[in-house]
Amino acid sequence: MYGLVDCNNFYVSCERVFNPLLRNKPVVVLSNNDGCIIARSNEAKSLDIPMGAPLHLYKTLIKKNKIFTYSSNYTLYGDMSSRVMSSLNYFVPDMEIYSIDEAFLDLRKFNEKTILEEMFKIKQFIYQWTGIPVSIGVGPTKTLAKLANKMAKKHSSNGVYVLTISEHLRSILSNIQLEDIWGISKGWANRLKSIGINNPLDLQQSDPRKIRKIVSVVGERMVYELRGNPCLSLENIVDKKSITVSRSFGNMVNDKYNLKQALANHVARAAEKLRSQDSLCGEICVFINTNRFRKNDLQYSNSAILPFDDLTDNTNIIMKKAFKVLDRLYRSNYNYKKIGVILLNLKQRKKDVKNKNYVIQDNLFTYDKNYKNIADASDVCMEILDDINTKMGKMTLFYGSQGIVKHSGRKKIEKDKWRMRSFYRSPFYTTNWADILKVS
DNA sequence: TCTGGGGTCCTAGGACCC
DNA sequence: TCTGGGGTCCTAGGACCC
Repeated sequence: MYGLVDCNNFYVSCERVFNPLLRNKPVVVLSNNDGCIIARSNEAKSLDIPMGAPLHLYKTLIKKNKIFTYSSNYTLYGDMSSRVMSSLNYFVPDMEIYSIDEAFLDLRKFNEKTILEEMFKIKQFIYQWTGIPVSIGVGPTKTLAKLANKMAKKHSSNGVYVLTISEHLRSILSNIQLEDIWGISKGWANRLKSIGINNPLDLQQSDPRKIRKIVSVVGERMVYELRGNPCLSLENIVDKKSITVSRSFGNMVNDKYNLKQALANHVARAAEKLRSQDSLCGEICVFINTNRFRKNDLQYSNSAILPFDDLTDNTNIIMKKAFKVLDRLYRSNYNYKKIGVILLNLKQRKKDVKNKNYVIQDNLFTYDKNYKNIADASDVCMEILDDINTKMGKMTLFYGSQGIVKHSGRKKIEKDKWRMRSFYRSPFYTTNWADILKVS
């Protein structure tokens, strides 16, 4: 079973920890420049304030209902997040931090009969230790755990919900919207409806190959996941593959000097993030936009990418390149609302080889040893894979049923069956040997 | 007047290689 | 009716997520 822990109204809950007077009162937290409402307490939600609402449209409502408004404090939220995550980790060692306020749990070692009580205990401890209320959903796959979490928030008195494959699940699936499923947004829901799939139960019952034609392998995976066949596994914490820093301006900016100053700040922060994960970057992208909401203004948005001569994490080098891109993009006849920088093509700094037990040669590693059961072999493979992924950035894994990893020549490998890469395009993509063999 | 910021993954298609 | 087969790498664009 998988679990999904989600902090309730996270940013609002963080503010409440430090100001208990806010409890049971309507509270919202605002985005940069206090432009949008990005978090709402339940009390604010029941006043029909939508997520992402522009503040200026709700000024009257806020005044009338005495809603407390707060500018966002990401340093605080980040700190609270790590407290919640490390508390969780204390109870469940195998977990994936999915976002600032969510984590997936691997609950395979828990007893299914007592899982509800166990989760409830965890929920209580998290609250006791951090002051943050959470909801926990449990299901046979990540997608169903995600759905269970929604149920926990809506229909459970204690904030925990366990979903199993049953008639009950069928009735739930037939009574919710396609958009309630993790990964389905309006666009895909419309496409699915156009072929007669109107609710998640229809989706669960349909031919996966048919779904793939409409919404790619991602949608195909959903079909299996809804049936209780896991296609998505917990992912290890890996380094970011791109780093973005961007801000909207409070006022419109026209002159290059101010744009440059903002860009310099963003670059400095991006470079810090880059170094903090011990990566180097190969390319830089800068983008600028005018205010898209001002329909009467002349609109301009553009971006450009430049490569570095060598991989770098040096702020000065990145800065120079960023200014060069800006020179290319800047047009003096527009008013700008936003500027940002993206560091791309990130590579991990090479680390020393710790595990010498395996040999790497020509993008091929061998670790020659016999195992009695596949689980042991699988564990060792995962360790090696992690190690190699960290050191080399990426790899292709060839494998055979003998438990010996080998590259046996191009023509000898049966298509779509034996090549790791092929699994990437299969709904059952996984890096776990046991899973691979189970499927093939 | 005022409208967030930061990510990931997948596909198709072209260039190129052996 | 016939055309070789199998592959890598890269990119743009379009989805989706919190």
